Amino acid sequence: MTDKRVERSKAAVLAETYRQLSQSGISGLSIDEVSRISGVSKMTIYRHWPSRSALVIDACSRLGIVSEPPNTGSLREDVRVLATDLADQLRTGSWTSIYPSIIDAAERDPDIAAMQSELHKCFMKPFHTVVERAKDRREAPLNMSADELIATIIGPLFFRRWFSKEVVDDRFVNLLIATAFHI
Amino acid sequence: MTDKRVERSKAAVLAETYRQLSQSGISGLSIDEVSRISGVSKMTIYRHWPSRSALVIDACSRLGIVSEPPNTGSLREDVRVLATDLADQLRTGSWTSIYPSIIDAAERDPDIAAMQSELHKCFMKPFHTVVERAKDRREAPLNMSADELIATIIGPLFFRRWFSKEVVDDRFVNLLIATAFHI
DNA sequence: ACGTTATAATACGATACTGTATCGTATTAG
DNA sequence: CTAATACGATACAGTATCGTATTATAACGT
Repeated sequence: MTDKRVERSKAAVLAETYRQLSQSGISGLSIDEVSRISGVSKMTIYRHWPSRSALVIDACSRLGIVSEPPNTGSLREDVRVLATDLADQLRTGSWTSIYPSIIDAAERDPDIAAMQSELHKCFMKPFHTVVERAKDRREAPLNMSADELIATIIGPLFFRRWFSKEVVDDRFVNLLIATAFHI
Repeated sequence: MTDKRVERSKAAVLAETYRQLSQSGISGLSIDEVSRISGVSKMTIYRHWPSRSALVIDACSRLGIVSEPPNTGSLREDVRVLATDLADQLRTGSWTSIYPSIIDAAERDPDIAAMQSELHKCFMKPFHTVVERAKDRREAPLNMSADELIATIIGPLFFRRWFSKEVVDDRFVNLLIATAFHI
């Protein structure tokens, strides 16, 4: 099992696909170029993925790398840690230049929409976890649901990264936390 | 001046371009198909726009239709009206399926990034207007800037329309208003 | 050591697209 | 009425893409 050649080829293809996605977006991805630059034959690519779409979806699915959620004992501090980490990723993470392509394609392609939905669940998981823990601790409940809290924290961060293109710094994160937990 | 043939051609091309953009996104737009369906010759299209990109940018630039900002005498109510209207557009407006394409392309194409920046300013204008008016009225200042207020209100709305795909209803708008103006 | 199998290299067909060129016609302005 | 010009139809060159087919080579498992 697990032929080394297969793993090597798959890894090389996925790495180059990822690089090209972040550089050119989904619509700019070319199998010919992936093949040429990765050194993996096009035939081999089509042996492992049935179509261009399948490769795109496979590569994008791997963006969902989630770290362990914090557990400070306070929901507010947990959320602050998560939001600060997200803000940092929005400034530096290379996936942030791929995600708009996914959002765009999801608007029309059902398969990509399904993948985006999974990815989204992945990203939101830590937030749901810390909210659940707070409930288990019988912490004073917020005046909003977990989904609403997530939208009010993450929404403005995404807004600044992709829409207004303003800076996403810790000061802004703290403002969001203070607002959501209404000082 | 203003040959009727020119105006008719331009209008037909822009209309079909808009339709195709909302159906297939920027990368799915084809000049051949715009020509075929609109009934305007491809040569004529290239007579009026120097390139495909120019047509895309011209068509997208026209998304910025801004209505007159409200003037209720209260910043909070003004913002509520604007946010409610935006929420309605996010549910029904056809431009909402084009905008992700713009955001995506802006990530890599400087010309589209410039257009998106203009479009964004257009969209945000009414919010800035009502904030300015509140300042002029010497209304009790918020504990955040205009840009921060905009991000905390619009961010979550955009988040739900394009990322989490949850419902964007008036109840949610009211929650955002209440949170931003910290009841 | 040897059969099996993944692979690289390459060519290929089908298709689609952009942008240009040509040419005859229809419409407009003056 | 007439000259200018916008137009449609059509063809074309050049490029790019996907996905398949072929063939010889290299690596793998047993």
